Amino acid sequence: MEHFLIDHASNDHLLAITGQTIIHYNYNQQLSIDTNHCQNERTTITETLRGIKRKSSTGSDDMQQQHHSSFHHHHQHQQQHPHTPQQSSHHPSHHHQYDTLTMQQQTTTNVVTLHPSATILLSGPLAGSNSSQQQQQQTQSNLANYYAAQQQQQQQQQQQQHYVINYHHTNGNNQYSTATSPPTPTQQHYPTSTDKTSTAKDRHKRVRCKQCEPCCRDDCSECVHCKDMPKFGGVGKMKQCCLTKQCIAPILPSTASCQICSKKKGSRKLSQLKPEEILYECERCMEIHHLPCFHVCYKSAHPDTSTSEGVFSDDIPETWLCPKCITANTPEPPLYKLRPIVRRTLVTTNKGKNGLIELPYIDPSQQQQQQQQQQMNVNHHLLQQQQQQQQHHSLAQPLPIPHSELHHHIHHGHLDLHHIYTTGGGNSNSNINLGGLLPNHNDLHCDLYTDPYEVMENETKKRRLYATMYAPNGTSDSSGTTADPSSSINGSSGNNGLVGLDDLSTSLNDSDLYVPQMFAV
DNA sequence: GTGAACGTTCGA
DNA sequence: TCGAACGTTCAC
Ligand SMILES: [Zn+2]
Ligand SMILES: [Zn+2]
Ligand SMILES: [Zn+2]
Ligand SMILES: [Zn+2]
Repeated sequence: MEHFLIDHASNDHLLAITGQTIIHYNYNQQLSIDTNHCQNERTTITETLRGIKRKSSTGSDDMQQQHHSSFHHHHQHQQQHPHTPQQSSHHPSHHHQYDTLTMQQQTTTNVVTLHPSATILLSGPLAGSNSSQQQQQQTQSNLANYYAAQQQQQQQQQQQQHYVINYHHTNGNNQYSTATSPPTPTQQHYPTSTDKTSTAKDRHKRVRCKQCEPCCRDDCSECVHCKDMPKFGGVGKMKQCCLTKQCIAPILPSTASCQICSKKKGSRKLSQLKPEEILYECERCMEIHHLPCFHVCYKSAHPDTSTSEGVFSDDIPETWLCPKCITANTPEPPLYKLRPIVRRTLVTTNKGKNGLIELPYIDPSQQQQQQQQQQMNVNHHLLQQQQQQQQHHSLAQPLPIPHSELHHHIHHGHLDLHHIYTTGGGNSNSNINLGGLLPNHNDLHCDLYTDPYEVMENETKKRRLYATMYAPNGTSDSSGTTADPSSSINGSSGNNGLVGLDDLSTSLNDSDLYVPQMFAV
């Protein structure tokens, strides 16, 4: 805990001196003191979030109905209180950790409340590489489109309970249209011969993080996907990654861009981004936004609402459940309809499904032999093919971290190094069912890799800090309600909002810092 | 350009 | 419902 505090303090400083984009949000964590919020709406939201919170793994057959997405525990309504005992756990350590959370960390939640404010600058890193007026106009234009779409959407929403927005790229302009039939919210828009408006442009929404433990493994050479690979003598028809090295924290590709300001994510690592620069993809509507950008649009579409609430995912980086989908009560799609890589993560992290099986743990000493064997396999095929190019382009050099620490982080995420859970009969994989098909010597031991959890935790700290930072004087919402977003697009009114460094450090407490998330998103 | 692999389709 | 197949996208 102290450790976090120290870390946090240093992050505070970094954040405080960025000073580029001033976004006076209140990322208010105390829902109960939100006086402006309509009571009915609050109930709805609370109900929704109640379903979103980390589910109990003790549930049996109704798992289908439960939410696989592990969004972080929501701050419960007041009448419901701390004795939500055994939230979820196959691991005693995690169990303990979660209880701690429940008992002490009432404010530890991924629910983020966005409060409008008079000063929202898009002129920082969010407005594009060079913040010319032209670009600002472009941004405003986008906002207008977005706004119109939102209006349309709202009307549509009144007519039918569920709605979904298909998002198209057309010559760089944003087009929204309401779907006539409401399929699953996460259904991708896949280009067909009859649909020329949507290229396959935005299909590759997730790529491997290259930092998590599976990402740092070598190909096992024995799973069906490996066997299909040309380098192992296969023909390369399947074109899937090795089953043992499937990423558990897939990230947005560097080409992902905000649907509002169109700025790309770029190649910087997540840990290098300022909170307001992080893109978030809604797991329901699949839209990708910066939080500030989203906020502006949301405010435009809902002028009467003073706040909006989103929920960050614990498990998948750069993922949240956006306020739109929360208030619209967008139904959660069944697990099998999720993108394979997302589904895989949720399942692997023990969030997704019932009927989990435990993959065997193999002694590290055996693994060495197996790795050698594996290497020999590779060499063998290489010789066979008379190809002498070196081909193990090593994954980015991982950093060593102490094993104890590693365990610590892993346990945050319900994952034990030696036990990876996956479904027994499930649809857990894009191309194949893991059950029984993995080679039984999974290389689950990895000494050298950059711990993604640490990175993610840092991100969380930043975000939470960011949130706290823009809570003027600790009071929640009054500042924002009369704000006009459009007027706030330019100019840095030296407004209240910003908390000084000293205030900041004192305004934080343990509960602000300790975010037992596997991935901060 | 090249290798990797994601998301979707479609046949069994 | 599952998973082989493959066009396309992504990182380098
Ligand atoms: Zn493999
Ligand atoms: Zn990974
Ligand atoms: Zn943006
Ligand atoms: Zn959404």
